[in-house]
Amino acid sequence: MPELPEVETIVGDLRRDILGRKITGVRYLTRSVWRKKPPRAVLLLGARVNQISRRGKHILIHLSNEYTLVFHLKMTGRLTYENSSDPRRKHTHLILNLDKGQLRFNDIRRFGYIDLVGVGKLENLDYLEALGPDAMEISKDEFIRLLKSKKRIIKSLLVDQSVLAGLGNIYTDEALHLARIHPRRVSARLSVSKLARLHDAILETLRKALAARGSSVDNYVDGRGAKGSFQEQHLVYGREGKPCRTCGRPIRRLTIGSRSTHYCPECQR
DNA sequence: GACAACCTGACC
DNA sequence: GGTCAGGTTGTC
Repeated sequence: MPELPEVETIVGDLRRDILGRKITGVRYLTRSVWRKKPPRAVLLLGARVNQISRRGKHILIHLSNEYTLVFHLKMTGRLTYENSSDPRRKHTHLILNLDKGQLRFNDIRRFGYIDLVGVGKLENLDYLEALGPDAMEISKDEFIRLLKSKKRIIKSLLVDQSVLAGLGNIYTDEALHLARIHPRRVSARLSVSKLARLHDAILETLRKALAARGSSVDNYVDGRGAKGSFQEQHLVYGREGKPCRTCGRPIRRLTIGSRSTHYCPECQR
């Protein structure tokens, strides 16, 4: 399930592989993955990839004709650069032929979506406008002010993209363990020093995950189809019953806001 | 502020 | 055959 480090890894890979490439053909294999109607092919054909960026968990591919392709991978989406001769996987929904190779969007569960956004429309796109500050870019002061202003269970708050963009279930659990904060604590009631520690923990977790090219716990792969390795370093996520790497007591799992939450009852208070 | 819905595959 | 996985939207 791609969160900020996975999306950032894919963006980096695509920058290496498709920057400057020209779209020479489009194949719409599943029309319903488009957020709106699939665009007329003429809006894509002949355009070159000018720039690739990330907003929260969204991947933006900026084209030379000033249109932008927006992808959200949700849980099982993959966006990969492949050779035209590579066998097509099941659940491939879009293939863009490039002057060299192909960009393919694949998504088993079809929760993800693709959007094509016209000139100047990017800035007032509802689902991008709704995003809070980026988890990687927010300053410590701004972070503390933000969390102090909300009276919510910290776990639920951190996965809320309208509050802070980029964290999902994995990195929220990981960062809370690193900061030694119990996932049920209420944001506004945390001390300034604890919130400062949480800000540090989020940055450190994301930085390490990025260095390991993301967590492949489910079916996440990078822009070239390779798995990440951060799952091997997880402190709590997916480690229920296993010993805490700090104190040795078993990691526990509970449900907060209908999502499974992993934590150490000894280390996190 | 909780929870069903969207989907498929893995697992029991 | 039933449950679970969880990002986001939509509904209450």
